[in-house]
Amino acid sequence: MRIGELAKATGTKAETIRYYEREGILPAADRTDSNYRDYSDNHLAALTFVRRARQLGFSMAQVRELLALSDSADKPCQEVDELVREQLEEVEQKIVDLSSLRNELRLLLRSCEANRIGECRIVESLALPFK
Amino acid sequence: MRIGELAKATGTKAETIRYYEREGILPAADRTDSNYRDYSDNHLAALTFVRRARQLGFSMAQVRELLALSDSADKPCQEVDELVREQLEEVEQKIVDLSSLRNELRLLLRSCEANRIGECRIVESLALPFK
DNA sequence: GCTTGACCTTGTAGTTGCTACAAGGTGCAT
DNA sequence: ATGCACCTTGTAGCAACTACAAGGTCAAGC
Ligand SMILES: [Zn+2]
Ligand SMILES: [Zn+2]
Ligand SMILES: [Zn+2]
Ligand SMILES: [Zn+2]
Repeated sequence: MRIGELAKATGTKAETIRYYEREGILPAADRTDSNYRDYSDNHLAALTFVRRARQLGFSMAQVRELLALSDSADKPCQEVDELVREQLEEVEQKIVDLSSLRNELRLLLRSCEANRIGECRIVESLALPFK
Repeated sequence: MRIGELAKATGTKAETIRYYEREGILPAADRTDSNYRDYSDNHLAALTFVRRARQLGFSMAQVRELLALSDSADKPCQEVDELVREQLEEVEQKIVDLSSLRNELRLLLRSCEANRIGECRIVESLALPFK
């Protein structure tokens, strides 16, 4: 299968797939006589794995680790678990941070009682030091 | 005041302040005889505004708009309100996205019932197409 | 047979918002 | 006079792509 098909099958842009190959995230594909990349089902599975991990918020570095781990069938699960747990912790922290941001923005929105910027509380409170 | 003082006063790195000047986010400072930047209280207020907006999650482009608006005291508040509302909407959307991510990661974590990667459900479900 | 168009190739540069040097100049205390 | 903290400019790096540019390949249609 050519790069365009693989791209469609996985919802990835062809340029991203080439980027993954350059970065060593995906193994290089075979080449046809005309030098087109020729992908196998293994590539499809690998790219699916990568994309799913990325969509779950794992960094490229974490994806590399996950890929390496998924290749060592006899290792205990612990390291995989730990990676997932860390990612979960990061996501939870981001939610906390964004929630307090949301609260601040809501307060800000409610604070405007004027009609012109000269007296706008929003603009005023932006000019105040944070916290 | 020199760049280092302004940096300390606003919790910004000096390099970031110079970056803002290059980007036109902050007006250029006066220069001393020895070519050091020399900041006024107006600069302090402007940088405070910028940093606060950035901490609230506004993009540089939005900060530019906010700065421009805050200079036109006679305009109605509407455009400021709209910018804040849009930022709020974006933050809320991010929270929604991260929450479903969090749920997926929790499911993933609970799914592991094996001890070796060869049978690990986590690794299996990463290899499955998303959704 | 020749053109059109979709696809593919490599290589390079842009995105966002900084951050980190490198190489040198300035200011003040000891 | 020497050390050290601070300042200057300019350039390159980060993450994870994305967007060209300039050209090669292949099947279809006339
Ligand atoms: Zn941990
Ligand atoms: Zn207002
Ligand atoms: Zn809106
Ligand atoms: Zn497991």
